[in-house]
Amino acid sequence: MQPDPPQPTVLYTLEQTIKAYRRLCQQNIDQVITDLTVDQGLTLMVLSNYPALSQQRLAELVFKDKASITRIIELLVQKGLLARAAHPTDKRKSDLRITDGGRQTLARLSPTIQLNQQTALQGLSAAELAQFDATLRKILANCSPAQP
Amino acid sequence: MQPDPPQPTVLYTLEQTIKAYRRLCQQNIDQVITDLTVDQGLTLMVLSNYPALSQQRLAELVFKDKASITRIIELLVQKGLLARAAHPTDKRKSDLRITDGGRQTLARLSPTIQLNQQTALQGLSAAELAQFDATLRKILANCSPAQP
DNA sequence: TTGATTTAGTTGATATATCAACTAAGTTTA
DNA sequence: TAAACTTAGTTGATATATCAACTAAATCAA
Repeated sequence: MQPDPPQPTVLYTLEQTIKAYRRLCQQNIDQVITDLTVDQGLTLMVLSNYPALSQQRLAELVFKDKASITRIIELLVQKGLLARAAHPTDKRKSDLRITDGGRQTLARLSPTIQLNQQTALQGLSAAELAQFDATLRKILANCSPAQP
Repeated sequence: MQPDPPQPTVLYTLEQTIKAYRRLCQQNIDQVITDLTVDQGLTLMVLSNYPALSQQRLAELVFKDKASITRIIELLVQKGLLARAAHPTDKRKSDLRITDGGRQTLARLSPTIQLNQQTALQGLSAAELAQFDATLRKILANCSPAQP
């Protein structure tokens, strides 16, 4: 028997839900690829969909800090899934390229990503999802700092 | 100009929203208390509301790992907000007690917690929130492992 | 009651989050 | 063009997440 949640608000459930979803994603990834985290997989996928992305832009897309991106990329490079080359025009940047191994990993990952989303959202109508998304965006806007 | 999000699903927005909310919480805490994290504040609050809680139960309530709870408690003890005493009947457990300093911290924290929730949820009707909560719980159930 | 199992909590290793300081390279401006 | 500023990325420090291994204590079972 559990006592009532400490914060009886949807925000508590929100936190709980995202954790459960991340756990599900990791478990499903583990079944097709060894030693890859959700964030590494997501980063790889985004790099695949948007080639020639700077780390800065990549960070925005996956909603991460640039310091985090640096480290995630480092791990992907260590695993041979990603390669850094010199950027042709801007020496501050590096040119990130997915390796063959990275492409293979992505191919195996792709069905899992579909599965994760389907699993999480099963039984929800399009209308319900749309309403949910709308509310979520309101909360997001409420939490986002004002843009002067 | 941003390209489309890499995963055009509500789950991506969900992740984004919870991050924005946590950031908001931390910023508001920072304005009334120095050197306290959201998780430390939450832990302290739950311990205050449910006295004589074991770390195990505490972990469930704040939806954290028991290893994480151990470390959060350690930091709260270091900061003098929490004290460990010997548990009267079970030597494996420790009796967690909020110190006077901890109580002061909680008192200053309390309005901030209200503020955070109000800020995040402003402009949402009760009906909209209820609908949102219902959908969230469906997703949570979808992501939770089956209980045999 | 001893031996097996379970439970409570700690600790280590690694990944990520966040903030701040930093380097290097590009850009602007006086 | 030189100085000031901005941008891209790295690195360090600390907090948390997760998994696994571990200790010690409690409980169960034969």
